[in-house]
Amino acid sequence: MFVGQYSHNIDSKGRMAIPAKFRHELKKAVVTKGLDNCLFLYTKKEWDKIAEDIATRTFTKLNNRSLARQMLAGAMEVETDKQGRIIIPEYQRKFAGLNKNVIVAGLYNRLEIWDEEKWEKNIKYTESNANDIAEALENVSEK
Amino acid sequence: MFVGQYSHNIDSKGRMAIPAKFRHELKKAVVTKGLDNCLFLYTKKEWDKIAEDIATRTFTKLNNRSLARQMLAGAMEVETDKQGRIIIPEYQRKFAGLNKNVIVAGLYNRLEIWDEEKWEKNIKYTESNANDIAEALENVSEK
DNA sequence: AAAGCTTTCCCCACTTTTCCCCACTTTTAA
DNA sequence: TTAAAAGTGGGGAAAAGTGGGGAAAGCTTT
Repeated sequence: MFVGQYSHNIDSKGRMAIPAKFRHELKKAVVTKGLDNCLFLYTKKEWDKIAEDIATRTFTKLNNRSLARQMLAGAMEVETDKQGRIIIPEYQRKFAGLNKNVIVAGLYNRLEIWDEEKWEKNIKYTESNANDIAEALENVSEK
Repeated sequence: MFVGQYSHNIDSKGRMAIPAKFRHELKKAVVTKGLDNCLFLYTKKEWDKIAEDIATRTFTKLNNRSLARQMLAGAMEVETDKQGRIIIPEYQRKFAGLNKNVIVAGLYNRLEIWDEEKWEKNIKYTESNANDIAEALENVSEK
């Protein structure tokens, strides 16, 4: 399971190193458009569950089609090269506003890939509002 | 299974390259008029299931008849040439408003072929309400 | 039935992108 | 302080994508 945060670079060819700690689990992975303008990266196995669920909904409903276009067409299967890097396709970099400096964050069953600036802002916001946010949460520990 | 999106061109002869990743599954395929003004492309095998499903709906409902006319009568079997391209017939290009720049999107059991501009608009609209995604992800993890 | 025209298909050639490999720098660990 | 591992960058070969010429096939017209 993934925790922690790492500061990495995307090079001119769209390549980004996976933190060495996570590589053995991520030889095959899937990157998708996530929430809050970042990318989600799942293990192939984890993602198959999500994809299966979305793909088996009927295409006769517009909501289902939109969801599928976002999550399935928005995804990309990736493999690490010999140096432990993946290639993030142009359309995903654009979506997440990724430049050179990115943050790779572990969120247990997924990694998140953020533009560094966006990450800073988001973190600052969260830190300054932590109490309010916590207050609004449901009881985490009581489950 | 098909995932991801690709930006390709249709040339003056109506030819369009199938993304290399998908070719081995698509030597024989079926293209048909889809929903939201794009084309659907299925493997022959998958198409048989879809066609069966559409054909066996009662024809006493207008909606069913309409769908059948669009998707069954609108279909065309295609094969890839040596360069991995298919020919998209004129009536389908017209239906989907395809010009030179098209998006080929993988949606698990089908590809969608979009005019690039239409795709951009559609995606932007969908991205603006991410609620569906959040909800979908939530439901998956609870299973 | 032949000639003329269009359409389809096969092949080749060029350009762009991707992928593989090596090498250098920085960080971590012994 | 040295060695190993992690991260980064780039060159070159291979693959993918694109465009067009010309033969073959199919129609139409005379």
